[in-house]
Amino acid sequence: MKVSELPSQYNPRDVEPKIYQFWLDGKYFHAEPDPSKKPYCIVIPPPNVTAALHMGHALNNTLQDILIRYHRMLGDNTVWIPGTDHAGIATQTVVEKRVLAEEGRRRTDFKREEFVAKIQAWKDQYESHILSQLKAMGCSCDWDRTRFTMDPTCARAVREAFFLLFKEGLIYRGKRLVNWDPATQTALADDEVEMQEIDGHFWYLKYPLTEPVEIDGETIEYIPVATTRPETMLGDTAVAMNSRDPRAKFLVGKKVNLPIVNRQIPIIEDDYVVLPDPNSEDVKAKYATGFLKVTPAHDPNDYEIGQRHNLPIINVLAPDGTISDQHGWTDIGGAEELGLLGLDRYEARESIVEWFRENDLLADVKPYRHSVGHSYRSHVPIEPYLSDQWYVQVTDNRLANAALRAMADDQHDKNTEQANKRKPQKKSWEGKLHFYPERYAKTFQTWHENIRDWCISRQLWWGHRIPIWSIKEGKIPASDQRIKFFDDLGLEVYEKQNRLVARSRDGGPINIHFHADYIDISESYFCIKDINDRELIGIIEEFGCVQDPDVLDTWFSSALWPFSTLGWPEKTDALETWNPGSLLCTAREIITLWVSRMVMTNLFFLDRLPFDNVYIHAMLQDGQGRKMSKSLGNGVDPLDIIEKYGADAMRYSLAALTTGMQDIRMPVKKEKMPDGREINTSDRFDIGRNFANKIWNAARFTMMNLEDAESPQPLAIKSLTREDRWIISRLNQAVDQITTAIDTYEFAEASAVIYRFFWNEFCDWYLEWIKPRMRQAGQSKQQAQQVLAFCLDQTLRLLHPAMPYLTEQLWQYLHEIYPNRMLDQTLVCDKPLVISDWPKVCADRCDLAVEQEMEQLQNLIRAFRDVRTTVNRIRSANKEKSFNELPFALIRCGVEQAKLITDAKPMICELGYVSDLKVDAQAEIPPGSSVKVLTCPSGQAIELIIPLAELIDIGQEKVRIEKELAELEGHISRSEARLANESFVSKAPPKVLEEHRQKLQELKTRRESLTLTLAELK
RNA sequence: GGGCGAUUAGCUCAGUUGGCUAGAGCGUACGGAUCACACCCGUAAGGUCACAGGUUCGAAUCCUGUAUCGCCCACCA
Repeated sequence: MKVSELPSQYNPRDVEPKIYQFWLDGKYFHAEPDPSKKPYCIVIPPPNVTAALHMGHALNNTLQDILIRYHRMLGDNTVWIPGTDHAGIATQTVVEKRVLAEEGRRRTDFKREEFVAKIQAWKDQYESHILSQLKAMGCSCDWDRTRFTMDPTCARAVREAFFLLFKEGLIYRGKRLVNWDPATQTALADDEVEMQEIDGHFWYLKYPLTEPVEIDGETIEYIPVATTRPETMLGDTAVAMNSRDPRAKFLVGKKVNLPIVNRQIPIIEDDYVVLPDPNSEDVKAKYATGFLKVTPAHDPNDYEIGQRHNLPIINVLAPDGTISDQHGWTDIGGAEELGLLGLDRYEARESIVEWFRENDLLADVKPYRHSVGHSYRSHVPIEPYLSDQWYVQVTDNRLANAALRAMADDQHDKNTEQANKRKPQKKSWEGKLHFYPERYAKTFQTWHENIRDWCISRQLWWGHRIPIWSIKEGKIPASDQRIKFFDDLGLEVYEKQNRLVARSRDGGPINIHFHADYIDISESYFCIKDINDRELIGIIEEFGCVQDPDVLDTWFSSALWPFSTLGWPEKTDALETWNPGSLLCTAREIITLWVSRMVMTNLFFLDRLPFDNVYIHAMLQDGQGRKMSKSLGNGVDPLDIIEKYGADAMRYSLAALTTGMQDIRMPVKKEKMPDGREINTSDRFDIGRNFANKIWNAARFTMMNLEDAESPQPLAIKSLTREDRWIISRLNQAVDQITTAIDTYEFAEASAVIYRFFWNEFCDWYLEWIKPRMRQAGQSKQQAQQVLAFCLDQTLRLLHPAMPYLTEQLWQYLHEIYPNRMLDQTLVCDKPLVISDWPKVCADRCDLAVEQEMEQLQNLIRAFRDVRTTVNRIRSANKEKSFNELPFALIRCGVEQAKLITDAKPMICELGYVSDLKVDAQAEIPPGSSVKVLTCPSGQAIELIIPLAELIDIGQEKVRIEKELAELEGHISRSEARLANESFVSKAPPKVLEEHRQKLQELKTRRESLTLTLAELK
């Protein structure tokens, strides 16, 4: 390979596929458990198979890959477990929409198996697309360990977990109001409900008291209730009022006669009820009467009240949204005469309101605009509908409270009352859960303190079928050879090869937990662990038992992800090595949905945390602060960005944007690609592309200068030139800062440090400084070559986690050109970069004195460049030719500085664009000179004197200096005022005081020489 | 309604426990085809740190309040 033949622009497309294949061929991403090393493990937040990955995933996975690659280079036993999530509702919905659009058929037009097969096909397609996207991004996952939340390994874990929870009595069947879509007759998840503002009414209905009540001398016969849904009054089972309502003491305990149905219902006390206040800003208080009709079957809040007061639950609706006495309503009273039965809920509303009006029981009607949930599918208002659901009792001490106890002490808010109550002093786990940024610990804590039982059943087809059977009908003859009576509790049991089946004889409740390995019974239903045992299932079905049609909430399998991926319930080496994992990296929206549940299940099943650290990264938004989404058309596709900018550019840019902020704005713009496609892109990736190109070219330049290099020798750093020691010292500090930054998840900081070091120090200064040395063979050149190679070697390592492709490619080139690198110590260079050692900090490479000297020289050079620019600006304004170099300059300074400057004179002249430079402490200032004053750390002045009389019309320079002087005066007077302030002098710390005094001295020195210049210019 | 975050240069953002003349990239202006890089090099201009109070010798930073924007959770009287 000839370095000079490499293109002068980095082309990622030539590099990325080749390098990724190189990594795969070498199996560098694969890890086996190795007890001799420190484990480091991240399990990927499994992307949903609903759609291709978006920029948020790119961010999420970039950060994980940075950490994984960094830890791999540290020599840890590092593994990154990849996989995808079946995402129940979301995936089924996507496929339903597509099948409807393409075939015009609905889900219910298919058999369950047929439709699941369609979803499966979609999943296969998207899973493979997602995995290839991850590869394109450069993710170094252990692909041999790829999992899917519904694959056999994960499914087994799901059944095991369900079974164990069931056995512990932590899974139960309960009633719940679901979001029911009466049009499609399906239950909807909360996020499938669209809130719409509706112009509705408040109807004020008068309910007659069974007996009049006297309050403060006034006789009350009716109480008014306000409702937006009068038709639900048929299911009312109480009227509630607030205990602070002055009327409560007269009315609570009395009864009202529910109109139409003639049901006598109690007046109860519940502080959920809002006190009426016509002047209130709060809409509820403004419209309230103080009396709330309670309809437990048709309103979630009423349901809660009903639970608190043991109220009957009367469902007056059929699944299609019509009024019906077939679903739990028996005391229909006058409803049939009114013709209400069979009416649609909105027709019924009109009839009922009309009836109240006719009977003089309608007190008032007020218009009211409010938001009502609508089905995203049928767009009809959803109906809260009572149904049987399965729950995990996470309120149990072993779940929610265990998670609270696992929080790191310093992140747990000990001030809240609840926290004190719930957090015992004793620690049960060695590891503790830490959040980064810390503020998210609060989200986690609050959620667990207010947790409610987790409804895990979903009325879907796509997902893990709930492994519960119930007895519908029939009995097994006692004479059946396969049955034996187990005990006198009414159980019938089948036993074969140590497998047991149990069922209740009469279908009634059985409160026994059956210690079989496969089945557990509770109430009149039972759980079977091994649903793949066809023989067993066959017998059960023969008994007349049927499996629950519902599937588990997607988050149930996700909750097990940190250990299901590692083979649990088997005690695999991988599980013992990498659980707890090191880190979970995700977005804040799923702290409660997912993080919390992983913590609870891992603690419950394995008595340890799923991971020690949680890093919550930002959410990406477009330029207007809106979420990136398909419907807004503002999403940016990672593959488009990789095509346009390269994966490394995308990764670096994303890492550089990752500060502790909770949102990242990414202005999006449309652009035509060469192939004619229109894509969404963002200028924010320019920074990464430019940086990648800079690295490419600096490496190219470095390697060009290494082609004729001899083998490296051990170097004594102290004997090297000033600039060599400077870059080595700066690099050493960069290593230190970057290592610390990655360890504390400060991705933007790490990115900024390496950027500044590489571009502003290595390229802008060091490479320029050594150019003269490269022109002449000899020891100086040799040493510079060795330092150059060292710097490139180390920076490629530092850059690798963020920009893996480019650096691995350059590493291979460098290996060809200059295979052994060495400074004071030999470096190990013969491994691929992906598994090379991370740079180490060496205290003796740090040289602050040299850094200070170099800083002075840099300031000096910048000052010369400034004068040259000023001169050329004036000349070009006057249509005169600009100078490439200034012809002559003088420097006046102290002895110490004179030595430094004389020493570095060629360098100053070359980089400061000065032809001739004279250092003379006694020099006279020629008339018409510009004088610039720098101050050294010692406080002494260095004066740069550049005679300008011959070069420009000095009048314009005078104006500039006058302006500068005026600004300086302002600073000086402010500084003097502060130092004259008695309390500042007496109260500020001595160090700060000294700094201010020194600053003032510097300012005065500069004023002096500016004044002098001005005088000279006259 | 509850919680969280943001407001700093034209744009996108840094700014660690309060302390040098508040920084970076892009953009702008001016100069530059100099043999690594024009996706580049050099120089410069540009900010009442959202607003109002307070604490302090000293506030972008801490406290209180206000405004605007955003996110999460809850929400059908």
